[in-house]
Amino acid sequence: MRRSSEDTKASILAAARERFAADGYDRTTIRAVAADAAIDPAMVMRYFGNKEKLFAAAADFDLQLPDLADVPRDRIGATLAAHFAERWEADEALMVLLRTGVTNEEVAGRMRAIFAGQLGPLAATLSGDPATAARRAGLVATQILGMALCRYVLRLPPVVEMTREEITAWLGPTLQRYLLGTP
Amino acid sequence: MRRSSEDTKASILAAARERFAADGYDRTTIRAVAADAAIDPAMVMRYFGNKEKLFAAAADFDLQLPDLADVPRDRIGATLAAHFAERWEADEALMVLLRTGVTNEEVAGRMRAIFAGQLGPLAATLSGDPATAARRAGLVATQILGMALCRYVLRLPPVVEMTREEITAWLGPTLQRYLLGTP
DNA sequence: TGGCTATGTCAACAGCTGTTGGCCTACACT
DNA sequence: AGTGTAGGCCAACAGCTGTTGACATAGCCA
Repeated sequence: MRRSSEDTKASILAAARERFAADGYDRTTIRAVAADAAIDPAMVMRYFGNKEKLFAAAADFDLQLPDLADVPRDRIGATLAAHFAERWEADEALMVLLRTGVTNEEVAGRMRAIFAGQLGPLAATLSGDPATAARRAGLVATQILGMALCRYVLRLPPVVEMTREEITAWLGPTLQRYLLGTP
Repeated sequence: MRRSSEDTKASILAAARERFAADGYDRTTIRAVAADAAIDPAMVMRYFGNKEKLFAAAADFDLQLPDLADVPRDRIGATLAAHFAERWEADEALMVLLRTGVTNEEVAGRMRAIFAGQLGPLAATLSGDPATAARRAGLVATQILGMALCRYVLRLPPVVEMTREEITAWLGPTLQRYLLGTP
């Protein structure tokens, strides 16, 4: 019984996500992905065309921002912090983006689009001031991505040891001020 | 008139720093560094042994934290924020570390050592509480590195457009709270 | 049963990489 | 002038990479 085309494609994609997340774009080889998926490298090419397209398929990503309409205004920072503390660990997509966006300009562009497109509108809605909304979103991004970088990529011990509750407690007020407060 | 050994070594090192900062470890080739330094690749090997040692020589780094003894206690966050806003642009060493530490475990280890060794003691001195000092230093690192990541590597437009004064104004209170405040 | 197609394998390619050893040459010293 | 040496170049190596095209086989349809 042979695997169906879709099954193979899915297992290649799963292997690719793991490799890209763990090793970044350059160190990830088609041969390694194929070996992980127990398949010939040529299959990867047949199904995804080339390495770039494989990466594009593996790096599909959504911040999955929660609906903040019902959240009390003074709890928004904490809610967001808690959301991201979970979101980072939900799947490997963010790790893929972070590891590759640092050395790959195209991926960096994708991250710009994600944060501008998803965080920007949120900041605009919340602050009510379109002029500063983009900057507020950018500041949130610096703290969110900085935490992800230190905790999951660089693995700074004191940051790794924090619980999700502690992260929420410390970053909540920061995000709150960036979104709704003043310097 | 031939160049002296030291001159050549220095120009190789300068070229290496630029390449590592711009392209990261993997994409930086000995051949490219050699071409930038207008020298044969074999010279790079002769002077630095191998690629890893060349990198080690290029990535020598110091946070150059300012002396905070004379700074009013409530101005410490702002002083630090201002220091880093300048420090990031002073040379390429941080960019080298950031671009490579993300995919190279050894470099990640070096960054852990830098932040634990330089930021840790500072937090311990300031907060006076050794138990939470490491965590406070870690939190500072998340915000500092997150800003560097978004501004210089990912180049998120709203973050790039901020002036150093604006960065100081927004990040100052964050660092102040991480170092001396409570969640 | 015969054949067609989807699924998969194999071997090879051209290019780039880090690295090496042999060779050259300008200069300083005797 | 002769010679040793430091500084530099060249050509080649072995290994890995993305990618390709020819070939094999299992299962479905006529």
